[in-house]
Amino acid sequence: MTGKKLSANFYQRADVVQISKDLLGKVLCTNFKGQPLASGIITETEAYCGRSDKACHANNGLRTKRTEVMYQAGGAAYVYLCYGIHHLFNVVTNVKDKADAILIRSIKPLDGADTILSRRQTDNLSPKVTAGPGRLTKALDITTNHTGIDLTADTIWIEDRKIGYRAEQIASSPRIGVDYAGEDAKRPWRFYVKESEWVST
DNA sequence: CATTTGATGTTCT
DNA sequence: GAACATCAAATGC
Repeated sequence: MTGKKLSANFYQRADVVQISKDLLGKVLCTNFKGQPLASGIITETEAYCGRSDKACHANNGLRTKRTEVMYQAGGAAYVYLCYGIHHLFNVVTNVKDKADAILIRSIKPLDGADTILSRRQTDNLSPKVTAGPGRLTKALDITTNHTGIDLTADTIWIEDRKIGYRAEQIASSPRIGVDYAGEDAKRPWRFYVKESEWVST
């Protein structure tokens, strides 16, 4: 039940692609004040690199109010509102002033499944509940209010419960929904668990 | 089944 | 004013 919380030096490594793969099989937990703990196994991620990736909001050193948090040292949360409706949860990685981030696209519910179901207004536990970046944030009640918070603190964090996947269970593909990024859209920086149904389509 | 479309709000031009 | 790291419901086979 208890896992080992990932520490800042996990997030502050330089290779965002490697960290994306390492996150598969880790457990994303939320413990908001007055609410039951909810968690899920990470089954799908995407890497974004701020220095040479047009798909990243902080591409080419672009520094705005929205992307500022990505320039923090690794271990912070970056929550972005997409299409006016969906909150997308990202993990900031690398050291200060290197704007890398990892989008968490999908999880498999672990603790607090009933809480997750009530937030999603359904009683049918299927991949539709938490598979997809906009869905998992709703399931865990993550909003843009949480952007910039410390993932080594006790509100939102990621822990290692030794679930880890083997290399041959992990597949990669181009990222989803970033066709506007030209050549960079083809980078195989989406990683997911092959055998799992808990991934977005 | 597959494909289309409307909802919705923040950011940047 | 356009674009956008999406989802779910509605339509057309």
